[in-house]
Amino acid sequence: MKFYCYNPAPSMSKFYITTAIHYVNDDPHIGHMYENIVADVIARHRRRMGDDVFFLTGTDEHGQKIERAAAKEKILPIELADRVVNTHYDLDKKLNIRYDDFIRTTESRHRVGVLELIRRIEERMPGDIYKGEHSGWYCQTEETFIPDNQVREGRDEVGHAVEWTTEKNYFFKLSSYANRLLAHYRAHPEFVWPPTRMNEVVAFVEQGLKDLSISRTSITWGIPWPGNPEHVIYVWMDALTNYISALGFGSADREKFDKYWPADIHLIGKDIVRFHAVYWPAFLMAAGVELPKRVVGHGFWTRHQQKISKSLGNVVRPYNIIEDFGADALRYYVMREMVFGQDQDYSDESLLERYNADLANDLGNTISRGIKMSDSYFGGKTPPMPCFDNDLIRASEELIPEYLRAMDELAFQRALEVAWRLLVATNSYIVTREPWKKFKESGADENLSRIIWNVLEASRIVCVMVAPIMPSSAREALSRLGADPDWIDAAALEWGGLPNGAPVRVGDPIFPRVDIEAYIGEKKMSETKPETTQAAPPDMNRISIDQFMEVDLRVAEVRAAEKVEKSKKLMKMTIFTGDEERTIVAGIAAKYSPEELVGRKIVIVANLQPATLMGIESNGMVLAASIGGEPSLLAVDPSVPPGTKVK
RNA sequence: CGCGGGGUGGAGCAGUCUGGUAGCUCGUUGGGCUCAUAACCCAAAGGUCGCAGGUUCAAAUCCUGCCCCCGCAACCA
Repeated sequence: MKFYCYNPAPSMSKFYITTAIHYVNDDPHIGHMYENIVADVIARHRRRMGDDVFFLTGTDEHGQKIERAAAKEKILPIELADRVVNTHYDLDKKLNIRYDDFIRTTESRHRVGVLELIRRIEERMPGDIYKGEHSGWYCQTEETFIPDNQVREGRDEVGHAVEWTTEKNYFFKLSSYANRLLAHYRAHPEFVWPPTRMNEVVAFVEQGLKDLSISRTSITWGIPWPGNPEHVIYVWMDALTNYISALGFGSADREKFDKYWPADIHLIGKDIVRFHAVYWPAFLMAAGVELPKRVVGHGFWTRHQQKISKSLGNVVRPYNIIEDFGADALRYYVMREMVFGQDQDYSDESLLERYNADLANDLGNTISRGIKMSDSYFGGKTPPMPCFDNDLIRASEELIPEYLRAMDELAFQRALEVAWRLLVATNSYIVTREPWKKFKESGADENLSRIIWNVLEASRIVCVMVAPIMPSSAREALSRLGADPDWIDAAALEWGGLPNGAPVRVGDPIFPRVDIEAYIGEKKMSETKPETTQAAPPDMNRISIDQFMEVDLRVAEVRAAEKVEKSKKLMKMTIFTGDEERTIVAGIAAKYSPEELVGRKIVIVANLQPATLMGIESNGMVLAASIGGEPSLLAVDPSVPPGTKVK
């Protein structure tokens, strides 16, 4: 008898994994779910392989957006945070996310950690935190700085007046850490995963780093700066520190910090790799704290190859899927469908197709076949004879190490593929041996016992493999198979673990097939329906006829058109308004070519203040309907002469 | 020359780091089976791996150039 090349000796090392803390300005969506599921899968896998795992998730609750969103609802920021954090708790529970701690940045233990980080930096590196000046456009009404590109004519996007203001802020001397960071990247090429993200980070740091403003006086919702309560600590410095404050950093009880830090994996979205791979390690270097081992950036879920965003109205919240098919179905889908690290398109259809094909037809059905035969041939029990020499043991000997390697490499898709290969082998084995025929011929003899036992044993091993991904289904299946439902550690992956003569349980399908068309037909779609009517409610914001008449709408003819260089959307046009030619720049180049515009009659706002776009002065605005951001020019009868007033 | 991702049978995707018979799922066609959730098994058809060069005994994989799609940034008066 031969055992696997993988040595399942418990490693007994600590393993600290974190997710990004989620911002509480909105209910959780597929992105939050995905990140927490991945972290949970890794955590469960490490745990069952013998590691002492600490899994942290949480919420980021400070900052301007929260402050404003709360003000809008006329509630306190903390009230908003309390409400939204509950939806995260609920969801984690529904998804079976087994974290060890959940930190909120509004907790006092977190504040203690942040203040300690700053204190240490000031103590160890005097001068690395200094008071400097930050200048920019400041808007009184909104009490904030407006980015340069949002300021026009002394007003911000919403039309509020802005003025050039200089604010005294605390700065962190990030600039002096570039070389040390680069040295660290060189010494630890695994620090950022996947490698393509590491390249980005290196390129960014090689450009040179600017000092970082780490306080704000324009916001009040945050942690007050030590000794200077007019300032609030910059959100990123605040947020990143959660990874150590949750372990008790800065408090009297440092047991967890000493035990678990540095983090083995910071699991985050690819959009915030820079904060985790540049700012965070720089802060830690300054404070003399060990750096995390690995920053892992996952890809994004998309919808019809497009980014998911609130403004596009395509935010995905598959609550109904969880409700109807269980958390495991969603967990399996996201782990199997996405190539970890890359972007992936989400759809209810593909989820349900996978559910039917992989979970119902393959996994569920195979288990069901074995159990049913064992039940009827061996009196409701697992067969009396085990077997250690057959096609299936050879298959699993080959597949298990491959599976474990894939899990270690975060190649979850491949790990599941491998598990399914054993399932296919099992089905094939059943058909080749034709146990139903053998039973008719010679009854439940030794030979038949071995065959059925092999089928059940292979199924058991598949269940152990998928246990971190589908914890509840795996438990259920294992218990039906007559195995210990909680035995999923490394040893459980070895062939031979299924007890003889243990009771099996025939039951309703674990994964009943779904009629996809009927289900989708019931409009149980995950996507929040896009608001088809974008128009404001009728009573709101009505204007008088006089106000309308202030807008000078005219027909104009396009005389010349060319794409603005280096711009994707901008078209520069020379138009004739009846009495003069002028230049107008419009964001329509993605849809229209210069050729189809020349000679065309369009409607413009003629009395608009000029604006400069990509260095070109635009005198007027072209009217176009906007369908999901794509422009469609208003059509004018070609016979209408340029200059005609539109009203 | 702003940054990055992608282009592989009808559809959706692995494989590319570490060159060596092009693979998976769905779909299609033919056959088998009846233990199982109209599930399962076997077989077949279907791909010049975006294009063009180069390196090599050998390129989907490495190098160079180009084309197309998608994000980010910029930007939509």
